[in-house]
Amino acid sequence: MNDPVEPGTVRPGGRTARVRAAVLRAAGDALAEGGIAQLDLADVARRADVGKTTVYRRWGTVANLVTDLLLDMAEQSLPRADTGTLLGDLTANAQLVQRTLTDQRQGALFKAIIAAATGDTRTAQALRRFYDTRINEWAPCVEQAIARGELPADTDPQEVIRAVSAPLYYRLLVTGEDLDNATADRAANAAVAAARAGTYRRNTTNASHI
Amino acid sequence: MNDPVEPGTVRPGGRTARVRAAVLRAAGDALAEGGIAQLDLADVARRADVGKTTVYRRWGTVANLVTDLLLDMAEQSLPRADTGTLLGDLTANAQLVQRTLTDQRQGALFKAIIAAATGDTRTAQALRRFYDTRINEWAPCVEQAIARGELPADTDPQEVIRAVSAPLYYRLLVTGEDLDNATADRAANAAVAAARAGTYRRNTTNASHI
DNA sequence: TCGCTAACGGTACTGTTGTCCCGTTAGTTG
DNA sequence: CAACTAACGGGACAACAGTACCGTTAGCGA
Repeated sequence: MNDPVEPGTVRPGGRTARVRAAVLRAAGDALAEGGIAQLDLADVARRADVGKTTVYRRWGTVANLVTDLLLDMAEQSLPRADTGTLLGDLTANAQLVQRTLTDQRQGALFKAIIAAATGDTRTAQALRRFYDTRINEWAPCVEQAIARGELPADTDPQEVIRAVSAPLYYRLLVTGEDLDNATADRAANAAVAAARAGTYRRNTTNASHI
Repeated sequence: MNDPVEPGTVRPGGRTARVRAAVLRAAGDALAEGGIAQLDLADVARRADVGKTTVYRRWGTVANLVTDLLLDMAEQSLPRADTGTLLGDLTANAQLVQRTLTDQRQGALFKAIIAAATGDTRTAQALRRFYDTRINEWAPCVEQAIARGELPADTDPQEVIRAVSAPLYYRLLVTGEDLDNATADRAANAAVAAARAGTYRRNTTNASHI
């Protein structure tokens, strides 16, 4: 009748917290090295120097583990830029994303996590929440640009920020081309050009024009 | 010394071909239903009504099977549009991609394949080749637009086509938002606006301007 | 600082994935 | 159409991921 409480929720401090940290760290390492395909919980337990049973009891499946890892990653947030122009801010954003995805460990980790989200609904939700947070942190750049008169008033800020990331993730996941600085700059430039043309306005059907 | 020839290469006709077709079809079904995580070769063999041993001998790993599936998918090609304007052509392209990714089976299949490519180099190469083909089929739309004077002469056609797909795949894989017609139209509009602004020019460092 | 019990960890067990071996079926060549 | 052998298929086997059980450690409240 009374459902057994999730392990780790009643005494979340001390050892429990240490175990979680060690396991999440090990899971990140394993994911970065071999991707989801090669991830198994027994291996994570070995890497984390933790009992196999513990990992199976607290997380149970690869999907749950990755979901928890995402929750953990969502905690750390990176501050947005404020350069005074939309192009400056979006370029800063694009370069931040580019550096992250280019980084040996981080890039592989993101790839693996996105792949994992592909096959599990709850992981996909966690991934969405993660990016919602990130995108909302940067949305003020666009709002300021609107206030400055750089963009139409009914521009959707989040959509502009997403437009910056899209080509970078597309390269990372689909075409596999090099992710260099030029790519990042192009992504920012494209987003600005499209936003100025009114592509991301909320209420109108998009009118194309010269 | 003489390396044993890959099975299926000496007598590719008749039964061998039938087995390959059945296995690839079953693999596609399984991928569309459960994603890579749930794909195992024994199950594919069962679905295809083929000996388990055969699948393990000819493909051996999930990655190899997905790679072969991609090669098979690359065979079928879809003709590009020719509406007379860049925006018309790119909108047609965006809607084609949108319909494909929205389709129950196809969408899940693409997700799964991209996830698989995440963890295996050879699969990633096959995926890249697949999209190179697709993109090159549509590049003439941009070349015509250049010839018409709609775009700067040194615009990179492939980059424009990729710019159309990027936001659609980004939604599919990362943010998980709805992929509707409006999204497709917006993707095409954004690509046109950015291309007109000179974002995809080859030789210049991008100059941003009003 | 003491006691209660949440949470951990070792070990024995089970089920399933993937391998090996060898007999059978059916392309392919002359 | 007959011989040769590539490729398939079944069943027995091995390795390891995941489960169950139970004793041990240590967080937390009084």
